[in-house]
Amino acid sequence: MGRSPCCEKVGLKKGPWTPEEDQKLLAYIEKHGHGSWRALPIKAGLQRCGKSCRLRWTNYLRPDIKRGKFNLQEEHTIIQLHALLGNRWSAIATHLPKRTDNEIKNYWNTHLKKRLAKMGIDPVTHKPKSDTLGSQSKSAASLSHMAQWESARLEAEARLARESKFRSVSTSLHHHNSLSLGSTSSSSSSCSSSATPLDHDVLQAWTFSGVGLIDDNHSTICHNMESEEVEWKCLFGKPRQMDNFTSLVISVDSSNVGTVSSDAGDELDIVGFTGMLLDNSSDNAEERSSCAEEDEESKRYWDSILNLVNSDSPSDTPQLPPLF
DNA sequence: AAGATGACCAACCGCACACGT
DNA sequence: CACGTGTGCGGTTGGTCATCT
Repeated sequence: MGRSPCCEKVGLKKGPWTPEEDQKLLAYIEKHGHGSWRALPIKAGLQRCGKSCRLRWTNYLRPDIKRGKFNLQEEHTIIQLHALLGNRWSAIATHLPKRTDNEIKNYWNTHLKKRLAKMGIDPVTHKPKSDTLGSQSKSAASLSHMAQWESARLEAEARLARESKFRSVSTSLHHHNSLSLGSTSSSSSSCSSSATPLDHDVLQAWTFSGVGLIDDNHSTICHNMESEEVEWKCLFGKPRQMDNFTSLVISVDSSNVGTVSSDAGDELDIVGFTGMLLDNSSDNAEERSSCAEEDEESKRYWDSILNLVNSDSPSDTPQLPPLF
């Protein structure tokens, strides 16, 4: 529509905000509310565009912003939600109520992404990078799941959009209706109740095809590489304390499949990754038995995610509000 | 000591969408 | 329905500071 830039007017200031400007903006919003952002700068006596004011307010001046280092729980939440939602920073931010999308985005780009990369996990797909090699048979099997995945994704998109609209109307429900993946009352949806929890199939569909941080078998691992927090944890299902680990090796060769080993010689069960790394379309009876066990484990895993995402205990700790 | 490099993060930019007319 | 406006969002930039050489 050929819309003109909001800051095209000469004379409008750009760049870092001064304490005086902050004070003006703060004082005006406290007194009048922000109202129309475009009109605000003139009323508040600021030589800024409305957009700049809005950004300054939402990312910095808002009183309900928690600043400073992200704790481990917050990091885990970000990683989990990024695995589910991708770069939907605003959606992720709704589950970290005191953090801004910009802050989360910055933290992801400067810390978490690098950490995952160091671990050999693609920060985009949340899969081991080696999975791109030798996974052709797996990818063939994957195709049959793509429709399921896409269906779940589209459903979630639609619901996100609806809830976004809803949030704009009802701020009181802000933290309980923002993220949506599963059920919906949409006519196009197969699910009819907004109160219906997400089921395993949908979650698996979501994590399938590279969207999930974790695969079918529970083993999501996060390593805080920073020296002051040498702590390893599995994000779901199998919490472990792994002090003094300094690096992580994901074993991908057939003789050592299913383990993650540290240079300290410890090993972790990581059948989850191997499920992705190997073609598991075996007709071997033993392996089928193994698959049954994995299915059970998988179910427990998804239950853990469902517990997480359906948790409704709002607090400073970033518990995920109900999603569905 | 000084320049190079990297990390961090606030802020900007442009696009997309919702909504009112 | 078309158009204009306001706002939200995600990607990117650029300034500042710390560390390295």
